[in-house]
Amino acid sequence: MAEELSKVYDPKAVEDRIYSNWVNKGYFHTKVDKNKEPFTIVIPPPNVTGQLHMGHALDETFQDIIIRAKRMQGYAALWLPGTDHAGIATQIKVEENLRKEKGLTRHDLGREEFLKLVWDWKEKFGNRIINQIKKLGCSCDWDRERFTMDEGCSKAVREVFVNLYNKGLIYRGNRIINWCPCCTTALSDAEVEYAEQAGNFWHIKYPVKDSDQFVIIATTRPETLLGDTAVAVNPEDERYKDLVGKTLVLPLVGREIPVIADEYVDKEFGTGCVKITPAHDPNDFEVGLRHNLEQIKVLNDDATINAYGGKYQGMDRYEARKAMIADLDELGLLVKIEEHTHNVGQCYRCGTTVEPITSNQWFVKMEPLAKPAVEVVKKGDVSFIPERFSKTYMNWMENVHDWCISRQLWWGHRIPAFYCQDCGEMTVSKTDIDTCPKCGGAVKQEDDVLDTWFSSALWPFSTLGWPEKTEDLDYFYPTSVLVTGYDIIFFWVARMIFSGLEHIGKEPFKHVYIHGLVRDSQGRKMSKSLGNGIDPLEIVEQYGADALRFTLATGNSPGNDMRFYMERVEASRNFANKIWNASRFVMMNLSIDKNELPDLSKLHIEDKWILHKYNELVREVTENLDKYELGIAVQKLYDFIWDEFCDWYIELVKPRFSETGDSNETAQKVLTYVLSNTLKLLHPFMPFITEEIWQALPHEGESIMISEWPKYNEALVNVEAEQDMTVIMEAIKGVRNVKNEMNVPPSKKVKLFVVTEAEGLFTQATAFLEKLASASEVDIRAHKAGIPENVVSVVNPKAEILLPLDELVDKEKEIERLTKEKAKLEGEIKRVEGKLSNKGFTDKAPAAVVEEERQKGEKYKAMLEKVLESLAKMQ
RNA sequence: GGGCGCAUAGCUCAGCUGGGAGAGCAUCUGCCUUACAAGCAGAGGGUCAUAGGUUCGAGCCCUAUUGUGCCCACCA
Repeated sequence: MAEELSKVYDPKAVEDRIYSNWVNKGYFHTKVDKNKEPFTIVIPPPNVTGQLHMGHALDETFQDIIIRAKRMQGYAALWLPGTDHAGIATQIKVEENLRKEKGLTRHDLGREEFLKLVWDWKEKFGNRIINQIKKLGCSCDWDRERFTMDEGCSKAVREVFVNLYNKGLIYRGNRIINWCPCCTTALSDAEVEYAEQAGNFWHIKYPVKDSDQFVIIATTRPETLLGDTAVAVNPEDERYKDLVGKTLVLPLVGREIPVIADEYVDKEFGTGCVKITPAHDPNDFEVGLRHNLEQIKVLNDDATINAYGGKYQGMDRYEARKAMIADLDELGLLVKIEEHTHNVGQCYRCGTTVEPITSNQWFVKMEPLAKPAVEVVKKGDVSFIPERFSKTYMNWMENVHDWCISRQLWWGHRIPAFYCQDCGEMTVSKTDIDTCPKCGGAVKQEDDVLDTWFSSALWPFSTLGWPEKTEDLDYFYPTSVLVTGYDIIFFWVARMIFSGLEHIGKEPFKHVYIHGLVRDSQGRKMSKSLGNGIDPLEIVEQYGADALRFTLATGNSPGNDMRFYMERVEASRNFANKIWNASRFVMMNLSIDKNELPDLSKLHIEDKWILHKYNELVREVTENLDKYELGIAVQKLYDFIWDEFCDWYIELVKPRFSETGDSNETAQKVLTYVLSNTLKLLHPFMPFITEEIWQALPHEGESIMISEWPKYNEALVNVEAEQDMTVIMEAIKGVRNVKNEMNVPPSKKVKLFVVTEAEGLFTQATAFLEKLASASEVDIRAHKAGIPENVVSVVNPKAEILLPLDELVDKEKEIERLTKEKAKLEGEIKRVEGKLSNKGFTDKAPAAVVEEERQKGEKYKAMLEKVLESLAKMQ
């Protein structure tokens, strides 16, 4: 392979080929295997007709990293994929399309026809996002792909609904809910987003009946006046004591309403008088219940004024507001208009301002479900990464209201409640029924469908076969880790937790890995409206999936947002290329055909060193992955491969390829071993390039992705070699530094004199010094006799290295350099001595830390001595 | 109103259980040294937001402050 390899890595030439090979070989498929420990991830199902964005790419990348590592570590690693029907989102899309193409609404088609259309749409676009995920290299078990509205998931939904209903945990009732006039459906509290908006505070006079008195109320939504059924004051409010019990005449309407006293009213706020509209405000609703007030709904589903509105009937809510204000003003009832910014709830799907409205809806009673869900996190059976999100979760769970689960949509799981057309009996049933069990009359199924998140909440077990008692469920549940963004903790994570506990009796996952958002280079959220989104697929196309994945994994810490910009992608691409070329070089020099550790007794110092470093890397990366510290793990791999393996080790062993025998062969073996195993460690992050190279290297087995994860090996530990190599590397860097600062061309070879006690070490290092510090000859001795006068001195903890540079040395510059070095060393010595003379430190710090400082002190002192000598000679 | 982040090199960010401040990009210098110019060798650049505290020792722990961002609640 070696010779034909191009100088740059071309992802396009390998990714699709490798991916289909993985799929064809069935590597992604995971079965119950009693000899292995299971490790399970269920994918956060993307919207079935959605398109992959950078947020998905991040989420999928993290999951794939985790699952690939676990698979290599010998787990039965299952990553279960699928898609979500995404009720509102999908319905909106299909409706829009219907309007655009045929000018029709869903009502023109009727429920059945429309649903057919949505299913067609799903068939057409359902695979798009799946294929996009595949482009990222994700190792999902595609044989197990699920959809929230497939037969099994639907069955689970029905089972859960009926069970909860029978336990009294689902009920139907007339409550205040959030209504989106644009999507014409109820929403749960979680689906409402609040945004600050500039508005007004209108002060309006309500006349007292049969009197010239009046009260002034202040409101931000004057149009709801039409539905007022009382005005409330605080019972402690002296100003209005006499008013309580009196009757007011509602302006514009003429209806009579009472003045009531209720604790809810804040004396200090506004005028202290509050109009009460039980049908259109959650607080008023409560007040209404306490005082037995009538609920008057004044809005239609599309937020136009209904028949209660008299002359305002048919007007849009804001139109009516305007008209009513004008009329009130004309009547002299408008006292003043104050500017007032307040939070307005908006639909999370379409952005329309939602209306609180009383409505007959279905709810899940949350309190009994929330309790165990709180406990399980408190106990630590479910833990959040990072920890702080458990607080977010807890806070929500402890204060959660009942969950409105009915939606006035067509796309979704239809609520399995059947109403008898004759006797009115309602039957909730796991299977469809035609006749009323009570009277035998014809029944009609509930029109409403369930909140999309109702089925998502069951995802960790509905996808494993529940409600059937399957082997899969038994083996793979609870899942191991859930990977998702902090933006859907409430929507999804929380609801999965209480659902899993309620229906399976076990938490749905052990860990929740929370990541942040991917933002643009300026830190803004990527959004369609801003047009600042970066398409992950374009990045894959241009730079390769590995580069994208690497970019997303690097510098990312759990729970924190990250910025995405092209320079980072380029850096990742460069890294891939670096690996490519290093591997190319290794292969060019390879004559062995087996990957095995060489005879350890034949190792050179650099071999020992790189194996030691590699061994450390194995330990650390494995630990970091276990703790889900993906960003740290990938950074270590980057540093090791680029700095230690490429820039040092490869350079160090180059001379050995012109040798014959053991030295050459050992170098080949070490190169192959370290490279091959490092590729394994890197594989979860960059699956394609690692596979491509691994296949070309001597290897055993079919694929890197099912190869064995490297293990820490005591036999490779070699602290002495590591320390010695550090000395040698410092010597090389020192010489390079001097040559650079003295403007000696790197190609110009110099003669080096090494004065050292550690002769053996530098005898070994000679070749390195000659090659890497471009020396012509290295003269090692224990004394300075016979060394030319005009030299530059490089100090090293184990030696002093002298470069005779007669014609090149700038004396002034050299004095400057040495003086700088002297100051630096003196500073260090002062710091160390300060520490060592501190009794508190020597007594209380761990002995190892104290000893370390002591050694440093000695090293710096020795170095300073040499610097002073050189300085003296220069002057 | 309550809660949670963030503030570290010019920019974007790491820094895992407290033990001599790091990376990428950018800048400057010199190199096409046949694995890689998507590269190599060097250099400069940081009172780790501020003020206290704990500790032998603080970027990391505690308290307060400032700036900034997010989430929840919703006083009409």
